[in-house]
This record gives sequence, structure tokens and C-alpha cells, in this order.
Amino acid sequence: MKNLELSRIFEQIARILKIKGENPFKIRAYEKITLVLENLPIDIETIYRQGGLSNIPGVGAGIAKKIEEFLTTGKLEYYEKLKETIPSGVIELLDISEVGPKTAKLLYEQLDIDNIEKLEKAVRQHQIKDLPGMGEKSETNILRGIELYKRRKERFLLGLALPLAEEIVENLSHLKETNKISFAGSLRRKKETIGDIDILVTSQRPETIMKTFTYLPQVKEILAEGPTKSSIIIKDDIHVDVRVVEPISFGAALQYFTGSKAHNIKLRELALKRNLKINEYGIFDVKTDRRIAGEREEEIYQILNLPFIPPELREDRGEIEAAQENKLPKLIEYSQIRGDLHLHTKWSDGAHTIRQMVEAAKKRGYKYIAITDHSQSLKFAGGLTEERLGEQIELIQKLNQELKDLTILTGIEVDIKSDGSLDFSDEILSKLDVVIAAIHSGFKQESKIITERIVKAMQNRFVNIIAHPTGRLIGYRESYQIDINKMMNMAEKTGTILEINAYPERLDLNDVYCRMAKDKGVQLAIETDAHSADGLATMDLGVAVARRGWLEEKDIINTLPLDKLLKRLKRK
DNA sequence: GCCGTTTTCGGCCCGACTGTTTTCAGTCG
Repeated sequence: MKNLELSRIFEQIARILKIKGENPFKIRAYEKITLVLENLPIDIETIYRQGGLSNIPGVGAGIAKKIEEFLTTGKLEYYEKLKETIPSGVIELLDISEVGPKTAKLLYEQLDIDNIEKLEKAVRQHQIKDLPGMGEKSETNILRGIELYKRRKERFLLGLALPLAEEIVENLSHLKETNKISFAGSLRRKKETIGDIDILVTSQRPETIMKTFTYLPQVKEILAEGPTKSSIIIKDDIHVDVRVVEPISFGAALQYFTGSKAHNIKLRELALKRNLKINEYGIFDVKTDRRIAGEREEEIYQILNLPFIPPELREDRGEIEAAQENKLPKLIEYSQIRGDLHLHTKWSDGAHTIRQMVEAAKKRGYKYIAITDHSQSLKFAGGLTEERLGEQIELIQKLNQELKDLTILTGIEVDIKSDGSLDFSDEILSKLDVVIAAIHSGFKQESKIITERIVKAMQNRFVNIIAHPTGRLIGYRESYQIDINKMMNMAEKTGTILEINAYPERLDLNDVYCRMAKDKGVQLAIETDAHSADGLATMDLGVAVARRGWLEEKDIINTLPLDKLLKRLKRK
């Protein structure tokens, strides 16, 4: 799939045009197509072959031609020429906070600075403070920007940032000056990774909130402190922004700070067509400047004649258009999950016993779980031999006799070996309720081979589910070179279920692929892959991914009651 | 560069904070 590759090229074009001081709206057009391509649940080559490029929002004649050129020749002349005009190191300067396009251009033209090392040297030698618009403060700020850049890790996992945000919200919510409080931004949209934490507070006394915030024990550094908006750095170099508005503006501010930027722009354009103006304080009549609403978030959508759009959908992936036609999906709810079908225990590499996992599942109100330890060839993970698996099945049968409200299903996470064969015979697999097949080796095989492995596994009639289908680990490992289209088509054909692995580093399938699966008529299972009792709690991250992927209750098999689930699993 | 039940040309989201300014540009989200 060339979607991401093309997206990166357009992103670079936008950055170069910014430094060159091009028409900002032209730049916006390139930034828009960058996001659109990133979020497109269909292979761009497929769309091109079907002649549908012009149906993609943000693609006009100019960009369509460029996409075509890249897909047919593998190159883009416009981009190649553009790259020659600005050294790549100058573009990288934009990654330093405090340095924007104007500053980058100034530094390059006046002092011939074309990489970050040169910038640091120039600042330390006090060369930049005499440039127009620069001063002493600019020096310290740019140095801090470089420092942060060097220390910067990738974006933060949702599973890591969420508890930190909840802690700060908890701290501030105790103040008597705090009226309402919520986190917003990508965290509220439940994006898989978070750039920073945004918190919104309503209060009649913003100055008290600001003071308390900047004095929180978590604070490592204060980046900015204004009367209604402050910014700090906490551990792991995570940025936290707090914004205070009056109670009457809470809904508008929440909507505004939740974003995404692209969603908000589209919403505001929609408002302008009706002579309405939206900002973080409310929704106003353009002519009279009269305030129409803003206390509740729902009002913003209502006034535009739209149903409420859940935060997880606000990415400008067609949700506003769907809302206009009243065709928003009825998203799966966190409470609709009835069980977890991918769990490990002490029998292989898990930390807890089957009984302990049962207790954890009961606390979550589950009706069933499947025990799916590793299979024999995964020696380092204590994979079960045929004999051990037999013993486990017996134990589970015994346990089920004493259990009342919850049923344990027998299962295995069977390894798909390098040659595409499975780690157990059909005879053994046929005895189990749930067979999950997964790849744990040969990640670097070329696309054709690794795709063939998975396709072959799906054709085995005892395999119910494919675990972590793309194999990516966020921030650590790219996905395997698997042909997603082929995999999904085969899943559809064989009725194989694809997993949404809720492990914080995995979230695999991701939101975009979830939507692709739904469009192809493939069902999914949200599973934690928990290796301990605590691990069951990550289910919520998996549900968040599903919601971001527009999935509904009917798309997810572990929303089914037990009898229907067993019927669905049976393909034997 | 895109886009159109006010437009095929003339628009294109909106505001806070900072620092270097004498009223505003740059950056950020």
C-alpha cells in the first residue's frame, strides 16, 4: 500500500512550501491531503485503477495528477525539483519548537544554518540574537527547543498517557474553584499515540487554577503561564496544557480542544455557511455577534443540524458527511464486551493461574473467557506440548463444573511456522473451542511469503482468529510486509475473524484497518492478549480502537452471548 | 492547492501567548 509513502511526500512538500513562504492555502491543501491519505481505509492504487481519485476529498486536478505520476513512475518530478531549492536540514529545523518556517528561512538566509548542529552552535555563540525579531529570550527558547528535541521520544502510547492525565484531572478536581474538568485533545479522541495532554477546566477564578496547576508535584518545567492558559512538562518529558474558560463556554471549549484540527476546520466552514461563527467560547451569529450556545458540547452539533459525533470519530474521515446524512455508525460501547478470548496463564508465559484470570474476568462482569496459551514451538514462551494442552483441557472442564456465572473456553494461540504450517495437527485443534493463529517468527520475510503464511493458516478450517494480524509494535517495530488486501479478502472468504489486539504497544489491527475490515465484511474480536490479571483492563484500549474504526456491536464477536459465540466459532 | 443550494473566481478557522515591538509577527494547537 503506497498511501503512507505518498502522504509523507505531500507532507514534505507542505513543509518546503512553508519555508519558501508560499500561499498558505496552497500549503493547507497539501497538509490536508497528507492527513486524508494517512486515514484512507482503501489502497490508493486500487482507487486510482478504478478512476476514483477525484472522489477523494482534498484531491483536485493538481494533486490527482501528482498521485498518478507517483503511482505510475515511482517518482514525483515536482517534489524532486522542490527538494533542490531547500536543504533537507533546513526543513528539519521545523522540528525544533520555537522555530517555525519564518525563523528557519531567516536562519538559513542570514547565517547559512542548514542543520540543527549548526543552529545550536550559532545560538551558543550569540549569533542569532541580533537577527531582526530575535533577542536574548529567543536564544534561551531555541536552546530549550533543541534540548527537548534531543530528549524527545516518539509520541506517547495512549495506555501510558491516559493514567497520567487522569491523575492530573484528579488533582485539579479537588479544588473548590474547579467547576467542570475534562481532558481533551487526541487523548479524548483515544488516538493510539498522544503528542501531549490537554486539560480543560471551567472556573470563575482562573488564576487559582493556573497557580495550582503550575505548582503540581508532577511539574518538571513551566513552559508558559498566562491568565487562562498554561503549559508544563511532567515526567517522561510529556507536555501538559491546561486551559480555563468560564462555565458558560465549557461545551464549546471541549469541542474545540478535542479536535481534531481537521474536524474543527470543517465544522467551522459549515458554520460560516450559515452565518455562524464557532470559537472556544461558543457559537455566535456572525452579524450580531450574539451568542447562541456553548455550555454543552452537544449544542454545537445540534445548531448545525448534526447528531452528536463521538470524539473517537472526529478525524475528518467522513464523519461530518455521515452525520449530515444521519448515517453515523452506532459505535460499540465499552460495556458491550462480554468476554476476552485471548489470555495467557502460568501454563505458558503468563504470570497468573487460570483461576486468577477467572477472578479478574468476573470483576469485569464477563460471561466467558478463553485460555489461549502458546503452542509447543514457542519454546522461549513455555509453549504447551500436546500432552500439556490435554491436561489443561481437563482442568478447564473441571473448573467449569464449579463455576456459575462464567464459562472458560479451551483454546490455543497456535504458532504459524515459517513455512506456513501450524504448530499442532488438525486432530488436536479440533478439540478446542477457540483456535487463534499467530506469527511469532520470520517477521522480515518478503511480502509474498509472509502473506502466503497467513492466508494458508486462514484456510485451515479449525482456525477461528488471526492474532495481531500486522505484527507492529508501536514505536519499536514496523508491521510485517503483509498484503493487507489479500489477508482481508481471504478472511472474508473463509469467515476468519481478525483480532484487535488491545495490548498497549500493539493495538493491532489499528483503527484504519478496522474500518477496512468492516467495509469488506470481515468480523473482528477485541482481545487483550493479557499475560497477567491486570492485563484484562487494557480491553478499553481495544474498544477505543474499534470505535475509532467505526465498528458497531455486530462487527465484534465477543459482544455475542455465549451460545451465539460458540455457533459463530464453529467451522469444523 | 481545493471548492461551490449565496461563488467556476475569490474565498479558504480561530484565538492565546511570547517576545520584541511602539502596534504586531511568529508560533502553536
